[in-house]
Amino acid sequence: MSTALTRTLHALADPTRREILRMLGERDMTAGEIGANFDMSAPSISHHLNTLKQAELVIAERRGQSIVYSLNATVVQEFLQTIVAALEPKKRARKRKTNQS
Amino acid sequence: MSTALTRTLHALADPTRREILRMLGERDMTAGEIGANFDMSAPSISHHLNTLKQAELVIAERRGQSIVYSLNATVVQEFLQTIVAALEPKKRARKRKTNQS
DNA sequence: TATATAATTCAAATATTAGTCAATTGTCTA
DNA sequence: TAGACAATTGACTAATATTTGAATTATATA
Repeated sequence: MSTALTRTLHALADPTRREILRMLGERDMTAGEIGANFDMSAPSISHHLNTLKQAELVIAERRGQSIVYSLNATVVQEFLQTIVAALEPKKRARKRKTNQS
Repeated sequence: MSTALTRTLHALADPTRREILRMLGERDMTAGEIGANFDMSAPSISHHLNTLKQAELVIAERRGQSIVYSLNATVVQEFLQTIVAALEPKKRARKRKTNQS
């Protein structure tokens, strides 16, 4: 068992998951829409989304066949978001092959 | 090779390493002094210290036979420190609701 | 009801991390 | 220089994390 803080930091310590959070900061998205932005299988994205959900950084809500994800922006988490955003070098290219390096 | 942000968050996503940072927030300490606070082998502590050093969260400086560790407290990192300290439940402090599932 | 679509869960392979013991490096002092 | 001490590095194992293809669940619609 790990603490909430450990889960949160672990969830943030991955570029793919941070990019998902960044995207959700712009608008709510379905799992499929999120996945379309990555060169990665759907199950893999689903696992990343589950990690973010366990860390309570995102909220999932079914809407018809889709599941819509949104930021769970409590004050503290917005705070962390802000810091992460401030430190993360901006990348606006949507053509990404990989974001791992 | 990973980004500085990823290394920093990964380094912070471990309770032992956060506790080391918390201790160094009080005073500089040698590797041996740090290790004395944990029920863990010296090499294990050394590896954790190396992780913190790679993340540039601490600075190591040899002083005689010892190696003295200190926080590398840039503004941003102090900022992170503060947040981590604020979120981390203190050993003796008030009870806090966990969100463990 | 049958089929298609969206997403997850399952099972297994691979990669990464944390921890240990043994060996090594660097320093001090007799 | 030899011996002791502080700490790291290296080799290895066990536990976690990441990723994928296949199977499953849930929903919508003809």
